[in-house]
Amino acid sequence: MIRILIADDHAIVRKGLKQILLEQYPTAVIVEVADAEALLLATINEKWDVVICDMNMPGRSGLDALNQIKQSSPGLPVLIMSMYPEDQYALRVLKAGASGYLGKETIHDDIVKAIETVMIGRKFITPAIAEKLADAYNIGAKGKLHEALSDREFNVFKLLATGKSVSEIAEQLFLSATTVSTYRSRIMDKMGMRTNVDLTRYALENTLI
Amino acid sequence: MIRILIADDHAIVRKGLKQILLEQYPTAVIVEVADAEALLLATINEKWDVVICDMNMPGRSGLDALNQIKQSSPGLPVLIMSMYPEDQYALRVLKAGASGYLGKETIHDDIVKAIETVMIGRKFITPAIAEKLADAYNIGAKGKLHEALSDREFNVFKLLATGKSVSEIAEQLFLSATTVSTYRSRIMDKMGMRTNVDLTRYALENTLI
DNA sequence: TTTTAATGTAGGAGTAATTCTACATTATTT
DNA sequence: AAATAATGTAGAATTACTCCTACATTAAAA
Repeated sequence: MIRILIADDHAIVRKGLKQILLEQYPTAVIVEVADAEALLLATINEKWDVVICDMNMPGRSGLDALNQIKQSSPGLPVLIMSMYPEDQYALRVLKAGASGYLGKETIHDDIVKAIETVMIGRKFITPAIAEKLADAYNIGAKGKLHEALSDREFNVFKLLATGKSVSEIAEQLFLSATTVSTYRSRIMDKMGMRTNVDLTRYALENTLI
Repeated sequence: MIRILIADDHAIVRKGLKQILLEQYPTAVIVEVADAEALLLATINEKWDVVICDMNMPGRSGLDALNQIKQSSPGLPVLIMSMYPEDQYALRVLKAGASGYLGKETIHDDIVKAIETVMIGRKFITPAIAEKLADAYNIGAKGKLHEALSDREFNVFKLLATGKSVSEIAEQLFLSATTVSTYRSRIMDKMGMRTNVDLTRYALENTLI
């Protein structure tokens, strides 16, 4: 009998998900929790086959919860779902030890397959994420994302993250604008990001600025 | 027999909501649509007691849809729900003619009461929103910075703040890039800001995104 | 110690974004 | 009701930015 734990702060999402799961696994034991605290407690005190956890919960985020679960129950498969299709999250999430990442568009279609996959100890990777992964592979495996940056790049990264434009930075560092633009490309490449806003969020989250 | 129309792009949310509604109204006719176009068609071609519509649908937003519904079917009660607790939406939404606004936290608890209320032609206002309304009434213009923005501007503001480029936004909203750029200028002007990163930080601090 | 990869640096060509201007429509004020 | 301001929309011209390419110089790997 499959035991599934669902963590999401929206009752509505929990219900919908449970409904989908019960259609597939009529005999499954499906328990819902609404926040990260309850989730951690449940993973510590009870035994589960798989945890399905939303990224965006109030207080501790899904990522935090994931990290803690991986410490206390390293073998427990955790699927992270997110209302956002921002697959850049996917990499963070997988790096943090999740068994899969489900974007909002695909939850409905992928969830069953995802569960089958992670229950046999494998990771559930969509093609889109696989590509991301491949790209990030040559840089990815070590510490924090920004640690792959060179000094110059990190410098430019911080200036970009605080809202300086390419040409302002060029002026400030006595460089050509195209040079700065090149650094920017390399930064984006290394960090797997696309826009300056991504940099800002990252920098804010990691208190780099 | 109650006829309820649900519009939301996430199948999971539609399922959850339908489930909740069927528990309360076992005989109700509940139809789901997944996007704004289908929603408009359904409101034009069929008769409903109440429409429950998500704000954040791809393409035309819930607000747009609401405006159009109010033109073609002025008397039809529309409840707007949003995954975000951004109650500043509530004011816009009510001004646009919605019968109620359901924040993510309260959907589950309020939906039934909300339906009862709007079906007798009254508006469903939660205490939190009532307070917002009161505030907006006497203080008016000198509230938060972003409240000076028009609907369109606010929309673009959020897209910019989440890292969308001008041309991406133009494409998404079916506008010329210069138009979006104009909105951007006006936003910067009204909010006294200079860069997109300023917008992002503001939006993050005020949990608008 | 070669060979390979990473870094710091730009130019040219092509895109994207901004600015300034303009002009209908609505809203607001007077 | 008339006058004024705000809003939604874009074009032309200018400016900023990106992408691709390139090339010394260093650092790392074989």
